[in-house]
Amino acid sequence: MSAVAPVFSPLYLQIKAQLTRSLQSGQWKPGEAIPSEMELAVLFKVSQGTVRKAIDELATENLLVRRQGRGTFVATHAEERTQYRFLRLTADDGQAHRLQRRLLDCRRERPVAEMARALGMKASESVVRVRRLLLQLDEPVVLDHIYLPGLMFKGLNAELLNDHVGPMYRLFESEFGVRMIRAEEKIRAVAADATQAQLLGVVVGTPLLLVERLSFTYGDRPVELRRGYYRTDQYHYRNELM
Amino acid sequence: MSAVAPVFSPLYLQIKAQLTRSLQSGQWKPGEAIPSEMELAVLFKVSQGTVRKAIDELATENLLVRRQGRGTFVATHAEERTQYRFLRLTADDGQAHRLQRRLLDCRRERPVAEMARALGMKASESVVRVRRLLLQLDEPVVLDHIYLPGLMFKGLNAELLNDHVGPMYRLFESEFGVRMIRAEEKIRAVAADATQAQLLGVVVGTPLLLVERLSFTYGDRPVELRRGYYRTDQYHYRNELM
DNA sequence: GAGTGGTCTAGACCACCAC
DNA sequence: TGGTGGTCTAGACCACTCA
Repeated sequence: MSAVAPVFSPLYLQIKAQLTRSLQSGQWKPGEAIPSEMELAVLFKVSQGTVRKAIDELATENLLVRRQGRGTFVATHAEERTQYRFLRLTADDGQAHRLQRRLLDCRRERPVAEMARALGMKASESVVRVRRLLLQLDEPVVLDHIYLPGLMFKGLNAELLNDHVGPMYRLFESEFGVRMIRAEEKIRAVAADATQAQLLGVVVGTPLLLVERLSFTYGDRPVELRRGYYRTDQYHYRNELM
Repeated sequence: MSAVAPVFSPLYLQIKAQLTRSLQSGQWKPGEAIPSEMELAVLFKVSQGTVRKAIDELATENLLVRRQGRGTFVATHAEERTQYRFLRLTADDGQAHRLQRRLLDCRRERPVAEMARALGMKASESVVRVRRLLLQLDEPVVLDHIYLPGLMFKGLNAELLNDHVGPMYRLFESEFGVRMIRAEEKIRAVAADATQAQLLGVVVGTPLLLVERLSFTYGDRPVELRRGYYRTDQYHYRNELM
């Protein structure tokens, strides 16, 4: 009789969506604790187990971090543990050296159509283009070209980037309120051109990994396009298939 | 007073371990249903919820597949859904064509020390080496070198490989009782040598992705080493970072 | 309709952490 | 010692599948 098919959505998914909205709105900031499971249960008028299931999923998606005995916290790129969470490059000998960062330049430019589309920008909006090197023991390993929507990253410049210590995603989080949640990468093998070869200290034509990364913030909104050229003579991109 | 620190292990993890042993021993075969949650709860003398949590984890690890209303089944590579689960290569235009397989050769040889170690073999045991191409629309895309422990894959030969339809991992499952659970990949950019160039239809020196995959079966036992040379002129390796 | 997995509850107790 | 997340239980009802 009923004309409308009822959309079945479990309670815990509705609560998960509500929690996601709170994160997205900035009600709870990266690093802060969210209310306890019991408090949320009372607030949403459900049992603790239902809240728990919602939080469980957000924790496996790396939006929240649970700490037994202390509480549940909004995930952040500021912690040692989660630094370089998105960088899959590893030394062949397994050693985990610290990476140095060297800024090359930072400027604003017109986006090409394809990039504007990928980032969900109007063609009239400018993009910030950052170029930088990652080095290990003073040897260049990665050349990054980073593209960001100009309006969202108003005020981003070379000075800010140089003064900041720690990963770039931490700067984005603290200065611009943009937190990277997940990313998609497309990987290809390419030959180094003259510029890339010079910056990475290899001969022209050397095979490089080209890693094109599109990063998303809350609500699956794309906010960064990054082209990384990786040397793989003493390093490799590691991946786990499950 | 007690001299021994008690090792705390939640019930559901003990049950998960027990279920894993049953899978490993072949008590339940790929594609078959395992007992229902209630039956297992009675068997292990715990509540249904505890069994559920153990099965939940095995399902997220792709060892089991839950189907509402039907039961819980042992995962298999035989299904359409899970074919090429480990192949991350995608056409740039997003089209999902069917891949053709072309066997090049299959022979037994002495493993080099490094390979014997990776596969956990004695140096005296031989390895089976399979070379094959993957093609899309008659154009070569991937050149695979596949190395398998000789004793585990006794009887594997070119005829068997040629007669078999479907993915290789399905053959391994049905003929040799070896099911691939997960894999680790190391990815590099290399220049095509003469042989690779000829087989893949590119000029010598063309940058190729070298994807070195180590696959594991139950109990984290390595059982396959695979070196794949991927063309990435019209394809890319896709990855999701979370 | 019988049987399966999926959701939800209410309450108990345990492990861990900070004060 | 009190509060947090982590485990476990027993039971209810819902959604889905298949005979």
